[in-house]
Amino acid sequence: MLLDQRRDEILQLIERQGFVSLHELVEKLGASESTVRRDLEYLDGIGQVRRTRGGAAYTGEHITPFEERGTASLPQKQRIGRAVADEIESGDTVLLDGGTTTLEVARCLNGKSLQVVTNSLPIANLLVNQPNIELILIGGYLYPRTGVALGPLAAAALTNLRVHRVVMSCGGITEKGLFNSNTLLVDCERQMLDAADEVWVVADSTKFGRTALAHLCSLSTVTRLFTDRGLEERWRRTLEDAGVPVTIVE
Amino acid sequence: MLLDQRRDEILQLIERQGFVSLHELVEKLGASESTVRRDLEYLDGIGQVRRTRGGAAYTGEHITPFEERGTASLPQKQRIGRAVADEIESGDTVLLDGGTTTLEVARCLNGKSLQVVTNSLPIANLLVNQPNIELILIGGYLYPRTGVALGPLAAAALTNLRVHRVVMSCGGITEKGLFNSNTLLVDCERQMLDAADEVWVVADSTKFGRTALAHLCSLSTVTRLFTDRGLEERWRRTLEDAGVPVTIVE
DNA sequence: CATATACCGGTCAAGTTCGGTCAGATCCCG
DNA sequence: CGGGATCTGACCGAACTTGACCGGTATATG
Repeated sequence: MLLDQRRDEILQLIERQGFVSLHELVEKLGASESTVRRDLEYLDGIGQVRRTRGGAAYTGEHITPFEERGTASLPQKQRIGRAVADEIESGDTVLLDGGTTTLEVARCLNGKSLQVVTNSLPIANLLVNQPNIELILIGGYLYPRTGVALGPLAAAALTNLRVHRVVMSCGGITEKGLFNSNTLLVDCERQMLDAADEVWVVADSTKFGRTALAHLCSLSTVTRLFTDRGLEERWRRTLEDAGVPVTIVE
Repeated sequence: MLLDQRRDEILQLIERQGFVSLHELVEKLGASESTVRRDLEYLDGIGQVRRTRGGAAYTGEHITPFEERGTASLPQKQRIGRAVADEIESGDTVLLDGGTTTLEVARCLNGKSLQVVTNSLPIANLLVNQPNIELILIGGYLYPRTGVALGPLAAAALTNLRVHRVVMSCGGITEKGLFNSNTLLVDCERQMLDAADEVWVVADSTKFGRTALAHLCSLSTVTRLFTDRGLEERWRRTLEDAGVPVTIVE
């Protein structure tokens, strides 16, 4: 296994579980103790995990590195993306948050006449040459890997904009609302919420019941939510009680 | 197998899997290790993949193929880019204008520790995953084809920034100064000039004697100029008279 | 409190991977 | 057909990564 690949896997495990023991990592990764130790040392050095005796813990300060591309949730994301795009009509003004699901939304927008605002570099790359799409890019400090613009510059740019709807992604959802793992990101996303009349949330079913470091907003802020068939009944009812219209794709 | 075809296949594999090891590529493509290594080096250079030890990883999105190959004076631009990058030292704060020559500058910045500010999407793509480069993106209305951010949002973002030097490109130069073909672009570039202590201009020799719709600034604004050997003597003298130090590459 | 166990950081040799160089092959253009 | 540019595969020394080992230290246990 490649070095970076292994470290990404470590991050994912830690983000999912909050804590992993050294032995658990050795077993799951098939690497030696020394190697895992070195990886943790490195990841601790750049602030992505916090080392503890016998393992490592979550710090909350990292946006999930490029998602589990190979995993099963990609098809769901694609279907969600298609469903959201289908509901967006020509002439609309849409703000697209960063994230793999919103990227799938962007993929399905070709052909429509739209104003699109985004702080995501990958999305901007995708849409910059679409003839009928007027693209406004939110600038700021560019977060490596995920390529989203954050920080005061991004916040300032957003205060001058007003859009019809925002398509928002998140790291986790519970009855408390939406969560993301990075505080800078959440700050920026709050501005996005303020800038939009309607708040659409895209979240595949694996996001439910998961929290992360930073609370973004409560469910009452959400105008509409898109997810897949995997949504558990209890979460469907939670959303219903909160008055959030849910669209379940496929 | 053709070169472009092979590189395309590499991109597809990486996009599908997120990671590929070098050996995997060697096997699947039937090319030698050296060749694959060179391909990855190239693809990393233009920001389409991220090289890691033993293989390469997905960066997020793949840019629509550039027109760069077609441009006439590419070798000159590359040499100019290299020369400018060589003069930029670790720790600097640099503002990079959009344009093919400044893109060549960006290509040569790997390894340096810098703060880079840019309004160019291609340059941002190139630098977003450079570990030692802190990248600040200027947002705004994204101009198709060239992928530079313009307009009031860009101008507003620039008023809040201060950089050591700006590396500026232009469409034409005469004794009257610098020209560009787009008034929106020129408005934004004026802000860039204001935001920088030093103004470095990159312009291959074909730019001299050409004007364009919009006048950007006079020669006296320029702190330093980089061009290639093709510079005619009379222009060299014009620059000298205007007090602009000229660096002629190669 | 003494002892056993688990965990730590550092060192080392072996194995990989890297970047640069070189010569041959291929293509292009006059 | 010849000369130049480009691409390719092979090779090599250097740099990096890895797993094993070891002595020391923190934690658990009796």
